[in-house]
Amino acid sequence: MKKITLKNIAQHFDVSISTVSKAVNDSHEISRDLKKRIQEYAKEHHYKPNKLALNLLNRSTKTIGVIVPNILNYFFVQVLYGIEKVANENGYNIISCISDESHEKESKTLAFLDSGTVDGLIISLAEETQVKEQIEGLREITESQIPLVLFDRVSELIDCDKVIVDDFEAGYKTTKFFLNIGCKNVAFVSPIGKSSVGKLRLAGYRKALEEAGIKFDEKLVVNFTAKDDLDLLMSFLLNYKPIDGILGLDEITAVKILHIVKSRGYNVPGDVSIVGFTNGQLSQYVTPSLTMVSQHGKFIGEKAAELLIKRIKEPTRPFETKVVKTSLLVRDSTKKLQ
Amino acid sequence: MKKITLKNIAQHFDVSISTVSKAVNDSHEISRDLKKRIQEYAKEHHYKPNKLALNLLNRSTKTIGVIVPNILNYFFVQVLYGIEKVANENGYNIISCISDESHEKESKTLAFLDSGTVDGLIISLAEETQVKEQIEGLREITESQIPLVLFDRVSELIDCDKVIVDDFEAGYKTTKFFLNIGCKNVAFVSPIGKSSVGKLRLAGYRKALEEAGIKFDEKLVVNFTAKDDLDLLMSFLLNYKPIDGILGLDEITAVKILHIVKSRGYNVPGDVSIVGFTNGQLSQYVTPSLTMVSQHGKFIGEKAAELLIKRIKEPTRPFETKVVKTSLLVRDSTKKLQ
DNA sequence: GGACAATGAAGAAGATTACCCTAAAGAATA
DNA sequence: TATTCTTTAGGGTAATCTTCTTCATTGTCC
Repeated sequence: MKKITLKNIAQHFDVSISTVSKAVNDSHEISRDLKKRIQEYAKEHHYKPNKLALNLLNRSTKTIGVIVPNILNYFFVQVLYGIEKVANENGYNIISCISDESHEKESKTLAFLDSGTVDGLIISLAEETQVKEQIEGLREITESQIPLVLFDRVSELIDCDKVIVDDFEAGYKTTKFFLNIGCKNVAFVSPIGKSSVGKLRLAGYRKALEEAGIKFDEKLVVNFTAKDDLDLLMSFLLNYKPIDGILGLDEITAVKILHIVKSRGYNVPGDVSIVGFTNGQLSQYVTPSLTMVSQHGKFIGEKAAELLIKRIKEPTRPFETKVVKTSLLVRDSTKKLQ
Repeated sequence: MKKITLKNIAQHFDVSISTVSKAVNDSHEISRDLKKRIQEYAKEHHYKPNKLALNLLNRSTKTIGVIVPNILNYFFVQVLYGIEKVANENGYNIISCISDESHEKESKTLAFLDSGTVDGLIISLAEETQVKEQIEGLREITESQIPLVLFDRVSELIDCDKVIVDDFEAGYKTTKFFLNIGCKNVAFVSPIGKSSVGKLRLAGYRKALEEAGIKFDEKLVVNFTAKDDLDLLMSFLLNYKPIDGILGLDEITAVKILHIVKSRGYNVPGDVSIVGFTNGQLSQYVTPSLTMVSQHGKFIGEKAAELLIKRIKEPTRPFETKVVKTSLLVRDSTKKLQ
């Protein structure tokens, strides 16, 4: 059974297309008898108005585009989940795209989603984009007045609604926590050293150290990428000084650090306390369970979707930046407060 | 800057719309001079052909719809990743929807994606749908000739391309593995007792026991849902018989079992061996690391997308069912072979 | 002649394209 | 050389995709 259109039905009843259109939409303008016959025929043949035509007519698709850098990262999955929830409640669907941290792929996706495909966009920037500040694509989006919400990895150079994590404070609070439980040499291990998020957390870390009168030591900051051998870098770190606290900037990093530290014979949290970012399933089930900074991914997703939908409805409202506070979930990988 | 259309440009140059269309598409029919002027003007004003209009014209959207039951499950994220990869390589985008295991939500989504929004669909059924065999929605899809690929949780009642995991054999092989390492009382713990996947694995489990001359004991099969208290159920199980092997049907279940068993003082794998399904990050990093049945999620996603794209190109080819073999990753939660 | 019911025509959304028209240049013929 | 024919460059017309909506147009009845 092929797709059936108004035209087909019109031909079958030898009436005009507009009559059929009115009939299926139950307009009072059409006689009851004809209406009934048309509706029955339409139902029998599974008639459904063609969405593409309606989209064109209404200049709206009821879908929103989402671009995230990495879908295998639990944080982004949580955000996606939150977005989907709110979008769904409001009758929107989501087109989800993965930039794989590549600016090129991000740009291509942006070009695809531009020009009518979606009613709005929710994006967290690829690291490459953030580092090199290659934001022409985004600029075009905002200039075309396409509703846009940035979250987590945002850019100062773009004026739009944003949902960000309180990364500076998170770095600050967490470092103070380390100091409070008695740590003296706290290392900072980051797979996202170049992104705004990583930099802000580092700034918070420095501030906390300064306030405590501890000199910032660059050698305690370990930036690495997927290509680097974390094992080796950690080995240098542990040999450099008697490290007693390590902050890992995402979940998998924290878990890997835990493994490496344990395998070198250190006791966690006896010798070394460890804190990670992103509260996923991993951190709960490793031994010892990890103390984590929760960014409330699902909540961020919900807020981003809410902001976007508000803007779609009301395009001229002033831009808003929502800051979502992190919270520290203390578990067993950190020394207890005395 | 508002959106600009061919019409606007045509008015500006006082030529016809088709002339502009040809000019921006660099047709030889247009004089070099006029073409240049139009192209420059178009570029200046960020002209982009409206995708909605093109979609309507071409009756194709270059997007495929994906419906998965649960996005917080690592297996489905992996599949999604695989689908996205192949789709992207072929110029397709994906609309991803989450059914949350609810038939109602799945149906709504199906209705939305029907009627032109997508060029094809990749679906893993909600448990509810599978159990009650409520497949009218799917039937409409296939009757409308919309290309459809089912994966993992499929239905026998629907004729279409499928990618399935060799669940029966996986259940069988794994159970034999337990017996080989010397386990006598192997329990079977399933959060998806009602789905085809769960049933097939159970059938494989039974067959392996039968072949070994061991009587199947229903009490060793624990089906539970999100509402149940797994802790309690495990407690009954462990008190019932001296259990020395447990098979958990997904990753998080296996990890939870490990925790419960350890917390009750059993040694893993000394007293109890544990095997789980889905090779995600969790199972690698818990202690001891878990022996897992890998379903090759990303691979499944890639195959599903490939099948779908093939069918879009060639709608009349015969339906195909791809069976993806699982593999057992032996780690530290199972006794070593003598 | 006016009121009303039932239907149709036309235009709009935005783009592509097969086909048609015009003028001028070049070729062919007497 | 003059006339006719053919070609082609350059552009326009209109159909097409599908639906909805506004504004006629018909016919009937009082």
